[in-house]
Amino acid sequence: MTEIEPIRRTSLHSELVRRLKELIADGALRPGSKLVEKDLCDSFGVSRTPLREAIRALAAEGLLVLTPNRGATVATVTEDQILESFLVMGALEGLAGELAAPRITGAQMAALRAAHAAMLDCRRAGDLDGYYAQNRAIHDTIFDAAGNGTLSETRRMVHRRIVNLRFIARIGDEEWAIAIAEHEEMLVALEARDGPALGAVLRRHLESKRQQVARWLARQG
Amino acid sequence: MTEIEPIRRTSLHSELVRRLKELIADGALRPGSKLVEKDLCDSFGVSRTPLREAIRALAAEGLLVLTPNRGATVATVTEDQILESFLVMGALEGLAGELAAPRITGAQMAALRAAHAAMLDCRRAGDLDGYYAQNRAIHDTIFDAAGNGTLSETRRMVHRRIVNLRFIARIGDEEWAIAIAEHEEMLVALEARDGPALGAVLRRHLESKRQQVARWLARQG
DNA sequence: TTACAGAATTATGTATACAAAATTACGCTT
DNA sequence: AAGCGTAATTTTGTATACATAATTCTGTAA
Repeated sequence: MTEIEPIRRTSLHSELVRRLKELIADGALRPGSKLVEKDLCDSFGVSRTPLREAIRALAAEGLLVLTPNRGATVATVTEDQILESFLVMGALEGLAGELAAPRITGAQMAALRAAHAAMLDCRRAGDLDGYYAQNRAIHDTIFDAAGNGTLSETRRMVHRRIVNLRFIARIGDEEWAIAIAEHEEMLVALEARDGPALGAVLRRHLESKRQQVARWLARQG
Repeated sequence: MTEIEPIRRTSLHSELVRRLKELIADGALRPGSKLVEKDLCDSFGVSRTPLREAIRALAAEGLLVLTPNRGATVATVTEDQILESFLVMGALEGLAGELAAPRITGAQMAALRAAHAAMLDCRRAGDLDGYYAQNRAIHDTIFDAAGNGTLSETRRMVHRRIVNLRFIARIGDEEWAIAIAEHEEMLVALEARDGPALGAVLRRHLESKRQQVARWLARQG
């Protein structure tokens, strides 16, 4: 029996949204750089119509900035906006913690412990990418456990502004130790199913990250 | 000297975004209703190209939902999403309060007191629209005073989901009394420049609103 | 009458064509 | 050579045309 071909029910413009997001996330399209429609059409092999729809969608999401009659540029994020975002993330993660602690399932708890262990391995191995991935998995799981889709979606919007920091951030030994200690506090609060405690730990965790980033930014101007 | 004509530097699609947002906010386009491109083109007097760009932008913002090959519908908000949104709003307003209290200016404080007084007048006059406007002004001022643009923007996104409740919500006497008492607590915390206190009041304020809405929704199913 | 198959119509998705604004190139003047 | 104004080119904005999927209509059979 021949395998069923994966019919493409997706439209060109939504596919373009996906691809452009990747290019921006990977840094292939740098913040501030201009998007020339013709060039992108040629490289993607599509006409301007779906490309422009994709550009408008990304602009509405805040990833691009439109200037009338002058096209789109990749949105830039100022240092102030980064620090602002950490404050907002603190409030969101705090709420996530409060909601997650009484609701987390055994499977989610196990996933969290596994991710934490994997994160420690990554640290020992000096695997920075792996560390970020595991860290991300931990926080994702907490938001999943919170069971509030609006919260998760809101977090995604804000998180996008700070995720690119991974390109420039170097984590010092003591900073790493702090982060791991805070993560272990999270596990304790989760096991105790203590929502307020987990919320407090997460708020503190985000605040210490914010201060780390503030120091990095101050150091390199 | 003839007055300078206001040149329209705005594009059709961004204008369409504005108009469509209005139609959705006013309830002229009901949640769940389908947007037929040709009909909208005829009524706006534009071609499909800019209209579709506007539709894609609104979909990216979450106001519309796209179904492949089947067009756009106005996003529906479930009761769960409304209650979720109040939880997120609580976290955001709490942070706004913490930041605003130490930073608020004299002018902003005066505006707050004026809006509060006007809100009381609206209550006495039974002016529900005025009440909502003043209430909105109070919370806007607090977010302005917080001085965190990311926070304000995040709040706007979440607020959109619950703003349409004003169409269905009837405020009982005791609910009104609670809201006013909480607003007066806010003014006290602001005068004391006590961030944590203002944050706590705002979190409590949003939580009591959430519970009110939960009761309304439960009552009318 | 109801159910269903297939044609006709309508709506959406994409490409192309045309208009207007912005950018670049070029030549002129100083 | 530098500055500036104008023409040529490029790029964006909008309209139209064509292709394909979805819906509606219609006629036939049970």
